[in-house]
Amino acid sequence: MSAATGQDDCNALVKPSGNPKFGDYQANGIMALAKKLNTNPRQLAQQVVDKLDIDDICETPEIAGPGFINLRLKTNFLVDRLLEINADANNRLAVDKVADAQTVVVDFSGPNIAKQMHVGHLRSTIIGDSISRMLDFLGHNVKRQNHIGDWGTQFGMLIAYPDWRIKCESQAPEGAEPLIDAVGNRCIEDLEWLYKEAKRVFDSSSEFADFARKSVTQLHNLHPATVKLWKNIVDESRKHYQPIYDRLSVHLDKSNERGESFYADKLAPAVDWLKDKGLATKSDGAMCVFLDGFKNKEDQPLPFIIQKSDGAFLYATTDLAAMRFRLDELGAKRIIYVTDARQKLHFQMLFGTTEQAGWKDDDVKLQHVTFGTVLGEDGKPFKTRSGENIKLSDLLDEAVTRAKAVVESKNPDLSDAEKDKIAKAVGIGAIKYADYSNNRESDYVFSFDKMLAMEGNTAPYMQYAFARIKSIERKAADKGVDIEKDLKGLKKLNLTDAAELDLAKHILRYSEAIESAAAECRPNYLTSYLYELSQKFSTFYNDCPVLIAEADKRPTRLLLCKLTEKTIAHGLTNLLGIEVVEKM
RNA sequence: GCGCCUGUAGCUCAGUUGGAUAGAGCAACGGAUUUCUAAUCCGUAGGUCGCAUGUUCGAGUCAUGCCAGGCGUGCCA
Repeated sequence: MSAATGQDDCNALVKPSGNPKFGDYQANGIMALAKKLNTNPRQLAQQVVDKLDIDDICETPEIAGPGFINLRLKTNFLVDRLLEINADANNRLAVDKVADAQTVVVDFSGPNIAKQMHVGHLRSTIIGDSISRMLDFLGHNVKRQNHIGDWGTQFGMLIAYPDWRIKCESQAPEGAEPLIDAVGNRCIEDLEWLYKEAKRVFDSSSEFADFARKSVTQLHNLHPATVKLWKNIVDESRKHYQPIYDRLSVHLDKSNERGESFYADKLAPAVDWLKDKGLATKSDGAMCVFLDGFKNKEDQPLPFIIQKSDGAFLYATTDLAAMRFRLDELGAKRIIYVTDARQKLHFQMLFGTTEQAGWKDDDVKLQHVTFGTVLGEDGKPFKTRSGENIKLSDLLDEAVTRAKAVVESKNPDLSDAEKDKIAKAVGIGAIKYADYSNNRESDYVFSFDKMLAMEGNTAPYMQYAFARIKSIERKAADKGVDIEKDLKGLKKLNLTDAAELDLAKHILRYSEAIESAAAECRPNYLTSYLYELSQKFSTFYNDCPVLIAEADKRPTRLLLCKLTEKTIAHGLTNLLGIEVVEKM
């Protein structure tokens, strides 16, 4: 376009065609440029087409409608690309690494110590994981940060409660057990019980509330006995959430933990820095940063509170300290926060303060990746009947149990071990996929029935496509087919059937899916791609027999199977952390 | 009050810096299995893209106003 017009600022806007009759790709950019140059778009399109040198890729471009340029890929081009992927020892599936690799911090999951992970943690945990996986695959230097809640106000009451109970032992209810010695050996359910008890008392007794606050101070001053108790509780909690990460195939472990406690000694310096700069001022006793454009109900400036009137720090402080650490120590060029949409205002203020403070260079991108709420069938936030949060472990258990029942009915002859493996992959995959496949910004209704229906756009549909390919591979030997031999060093293909061409073209579009999903942190772009791939494969599978195909057709079809298999496996397992299975 | 998000087929949802006749799945209806897994495939039907005005060659997409729901809005995270 530049060559045809002499303009350097033009964008061809080449996109996949909305309708197959317009070819494979269409250039939408001509009309806008023609308008800018005040010229006839169809004539301009012709001029651009005359300058185009893409004979090796496409058939002769067609000009259509008001000035679209329609492009149809040459079969030879498709063949060359497929063979290239087949020969690629690195298994990149035609996805290039980015030229400008960046250090990207991804902050996600963030469970609270001493509380079981519940359905509210699901989205941050798995969306963050998938974003990390995609960016990593594209060649970025990804630093996963699990900002666990281990140091806040609520943590004080947890530590304080046993002591306080002993003080008040005379008022203790009948049968209450002494807690202080036992806490270190508690399992997560007891810790959670302890947490709830402490919270209840905290809310009803100002005396205990004061006591709990002192306890936080003791912890923050690194009082040895208090710290010891704290460590026990943190370790105990990790024993709970690590297995959940493992079950979800989420790549988080102790090495990614940088909880609130990690920033403990960086809080005061951050506040001091802002005070010294004159950005932070006292208002109603609290240390606040006031930013332009933020108003409260009374149309007064809305504060970003960085230190409470009692001198204690809060989550804004921790986030500011973490921000500096990530920028200065981790060298982040992009920081992605994966939290629910309700925290939007907080992050706007955090980013604004960071901006004002001059902590970040202009080329550093701060991004709040939000998501909606998981709802129950009643359209309200997903809770148990008694109003409690639904535990993630219970949710996973139920999904696996339900999936097991389906496996039993569909495929009763498999061994128990196989059934369990499939149930695990299908059940947990279904939960994750249902989440990923929604636009993350919408709320969605959690429904086991829908996600495990195994029809339509669900994980099992893709797992099934994968299993069918594996089945073909298992049967090959019986039919006298040596797949290795057919595919190794394959030099030419025989691509003719509509289903073959359709599938081939889609396989080659994997990189488009990953790049758009990663650019906008939208895993649903990837799930859509994988679903379409599986659909096209199923059509192909129906129309085009593989093992009994003519000798000149068979390698082509085997290759399409192999590449579909690799792409599904890569997309599901490597990028979404959903297992595939050989049989189902 | 102000701010943000959401509103697309009966239901659940896609829809990529504005592109051609708005797409899937479920549910409904009709068909396909002597052939590699029918957890599949093919087809039919189903729409005032919340409402209105505007911007333009072109609007589900952008702007403005309105309606409905959700969330947020000074010491929780």
